[in-house]
Amino acid sequence: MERSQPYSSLSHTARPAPVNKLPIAQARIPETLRRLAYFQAWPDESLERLASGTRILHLPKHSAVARKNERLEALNVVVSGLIRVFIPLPNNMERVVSLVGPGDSLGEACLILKQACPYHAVAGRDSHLLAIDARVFRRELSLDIALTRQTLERVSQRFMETLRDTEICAQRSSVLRVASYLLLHRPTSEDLGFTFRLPARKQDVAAKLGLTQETFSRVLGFLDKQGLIQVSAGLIRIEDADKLARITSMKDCKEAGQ
Amino acid sequence: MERSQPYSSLSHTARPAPVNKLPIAQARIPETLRRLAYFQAWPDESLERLASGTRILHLPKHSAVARKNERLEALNVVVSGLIRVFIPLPNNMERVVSLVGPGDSLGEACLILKQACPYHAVAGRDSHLLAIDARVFRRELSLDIALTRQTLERVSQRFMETLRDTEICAQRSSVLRVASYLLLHRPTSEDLGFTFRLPARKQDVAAKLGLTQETFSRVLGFLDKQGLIQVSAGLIRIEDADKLARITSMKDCKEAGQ
DNA sequence: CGCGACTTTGAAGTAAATCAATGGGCGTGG
DNA sequence: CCACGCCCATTGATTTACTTCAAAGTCGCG
Repeated sequence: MERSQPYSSLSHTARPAPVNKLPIAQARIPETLRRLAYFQAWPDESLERLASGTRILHLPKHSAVARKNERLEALNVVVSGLIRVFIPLPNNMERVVSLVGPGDSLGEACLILKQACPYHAVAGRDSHLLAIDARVFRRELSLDIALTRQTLERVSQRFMETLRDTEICAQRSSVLRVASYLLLHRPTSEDLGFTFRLPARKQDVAAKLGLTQETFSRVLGFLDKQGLIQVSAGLIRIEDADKLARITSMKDCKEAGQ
Repeated sequence: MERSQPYSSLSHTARPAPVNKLPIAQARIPETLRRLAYFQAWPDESLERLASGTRILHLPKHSAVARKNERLEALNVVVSGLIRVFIPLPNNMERVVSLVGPGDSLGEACLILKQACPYHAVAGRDSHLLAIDARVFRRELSLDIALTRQTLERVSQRFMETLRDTEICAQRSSVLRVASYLLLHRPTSEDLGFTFRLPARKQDVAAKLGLTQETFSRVLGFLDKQGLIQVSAGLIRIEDADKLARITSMKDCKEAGQ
């Protein structure tokens, strides 16, 4: 069911791809690296060495990127698609830790500490990844302080995001959790209204908030009925962020409207 | 109620200290720095420059170290005592994020990203801290790749710990949460039995597990009655870690024993 | 059109939060 | 040395919000 085997590194291999997909050839790795924001700070010589230790992974939906308790052997940078990073729970449920999209990366902390992976990671849809060999990555880091520095910033960023998630999940009411989550995506504190797209299936967003899909659906419905948000498929419109924020401080908001 | 003012940086200020405390004089900062494991990797010249930007904080219990949404102006390294790092919740409850003890530190990620602090931090008991000025810290980082590297490792470590906490709090049963927490402290997978001391008040440990003190108390009592652990004050003895681990995979363990 | 994946809705059960009161340990002071 | 007060932990009774189980409904796609 799960195919984690990447394509052969020989780019001329006549591997039939779905017609509407453009497979990125191995030869185009240097170019792809250079294009990604992730590598903007990296000097050209570094990128060349990096490219030689990099493979393109073309992962169909549901294929595994990393398995819990196993060593990660590469840094993964998402070119396209979506990777769901999660911790498995009893009742075969999941706690989603992060949803990694294009331009984002996966695994720095693991690689640096040479520790086993604390999470599973699977493709949430067909995805392209760059897999940079761990040793090559570590070697480049040791050569250039700017890269170490950038990685430090990146891991710090992930850490801060995780703290924000912790804060959200610590809210004891589901309405509070969802409201906090929505408000987290407010562009600036000046914007009263804004629209944003759920980064994944509602099921996975729910799992990120520590809720079941059912509860998430109900809360979304509730907020909608209250006129605080409008939900259409994966698109959510917040008209008045301050008003939504207000329920954050309310004790009980169950039947306030009716 | 909360005094966050540190002592004057002039060590000769005749500030009366509790008789049973040895105030660490400002003059002894270089020595103290050298002694801490945290600074083992730092070259001597770095430590000297660091020392000049470092203050000793002698914090009475309950005094604030950092406030949520405010800028951190120093890296804090705990010499003695205990700092409780937490996120405030409605119902004036807290979600404890970490309990920082001697040798541990606080704030690297914030300082590096120059972002506002995402948590409160207060002394859980009378504590000594070294407060290293943010600018001095950043400057030393920029000068030496080894320090950047070490900080990267440190932040990565904190990140991994936070993921482990996330995993624990994601467990939907309180018994599972507590059991997971206890088993996290197993020295090696060979050790069947081991003893360990709760790092803080039960109240705070509970808050770290996302539980109320009442629930935590009940679960501890339950596990004790099952003969899986023995609790005496802050000391917990686990006789058979495997047996305790077994309930992790059990569906329902409510009244299994009686 | 019909199938599969995902979501919504409903009804019932349950575990943990909450409220409230008691109990124990420890330091301080009589 | 005992008495008092404070802080922390425990225990019990009640409530409530979330999960769970089950089924129907929507959407996109071959």
